[in-house]
Amino acid sequence: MERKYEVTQPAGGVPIKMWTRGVPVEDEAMQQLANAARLPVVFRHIAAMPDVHLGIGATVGSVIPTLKAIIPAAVGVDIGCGMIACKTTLHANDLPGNLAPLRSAIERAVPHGGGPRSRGRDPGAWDEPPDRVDQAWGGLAQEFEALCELHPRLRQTNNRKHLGTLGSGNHFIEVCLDEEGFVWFMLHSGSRGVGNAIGTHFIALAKKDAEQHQRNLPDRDLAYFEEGARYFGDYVRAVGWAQRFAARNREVMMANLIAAVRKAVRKPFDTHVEAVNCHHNYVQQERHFGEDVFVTRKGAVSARRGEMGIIPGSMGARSYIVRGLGNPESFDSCSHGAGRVMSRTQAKKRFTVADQVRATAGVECRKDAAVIDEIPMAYKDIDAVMRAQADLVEVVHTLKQVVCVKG
DNA sequence: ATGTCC
Repeated sequence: MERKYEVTQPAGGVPIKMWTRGVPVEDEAMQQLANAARLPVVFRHIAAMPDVHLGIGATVGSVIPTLKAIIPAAVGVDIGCGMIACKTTLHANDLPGNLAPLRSAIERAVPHGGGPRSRGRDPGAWDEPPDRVDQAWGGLAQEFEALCELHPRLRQTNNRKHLGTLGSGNHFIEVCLDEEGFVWFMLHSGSRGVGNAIGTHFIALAKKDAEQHQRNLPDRDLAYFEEGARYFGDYVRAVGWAQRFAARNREVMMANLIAAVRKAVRKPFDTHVEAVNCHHNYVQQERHFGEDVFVTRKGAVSARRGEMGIIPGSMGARSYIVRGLGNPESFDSCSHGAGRVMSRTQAKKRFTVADQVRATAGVECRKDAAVIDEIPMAYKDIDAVMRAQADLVEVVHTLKQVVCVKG
């Protein structure tokens, strides 16, 4: 296949390989990529996915490999954020004509949302976690206690009561139909408050460490721990734990969601084993070009040859179940979505509730003023995004949502 | 995205 990426090389930095043919890239995002490319710990090159856009410290939609070092702010605070999807034996015509009760059943089964507590109750957490949650927490508790002994402030987080809960912002649950009319469940969530606390804590420590070493950084948010530094090992452990919490969180929600749909839909059904559970905001050790490196995917998905992944479109747009092509130049990665073309504030200014009603026709979901920032027109064209990464992934299934629950 | 001693 022809080469699909373009290369730019900032002065004093490694090359940036960009899979962005035919999609817009902001100047600020280019500047941010150049900052990361100038770090002395970056390995070989940086890969920018077609959904690349401005983030904090590092651009969302980028893959940053580092040698004997790790950048906590590049991973960010939503550690382990990602997607899970599961195909079922249900068909479109097995679903009820009115999907509103199905949406309510899902909303009752999975705590979601947040913001101001109503009557002292947090709708985004369990009052008392059900057995399935406590079993899952059992597999995480011991390592978490060990982390708390090293970093006692982590003990103050809401952890056990947040396992199996969705969160807010762009976290969502969907019931979708694939190209053959089969029903899928899909959801987007991360490591909730505890992952946020881990991220925040170590980002602050990395900044302090950079000040003590008087490192000359292109951006303070690109502070890194070098292997052997005081908190390097603690961060590797903590970020790994938060990623496991996030993956477990998605599994628990999927199980509770399936149980809720079984009660709401009369026809019995099975779920396929081919469930996909992938992070798109994480760091892990991998081998590339003959070296052991830390690969940070900030808004990017692992796409090794044959590996399954999920690329969700926005509310009202299609989503894709993909299979990786294992392109080494992308460090075996692909995009994590469509990517925004305007900020949430801009979207709320530009579009109306009527626009949102039109854009989400046929989807059982909220359509009020509070969700206008998720309108499909605030995102890049997902078809252009998929074309730009045709050498990174192939499409296996195309999903269109019929129910969407927003966090 | 999160949880509120900003």
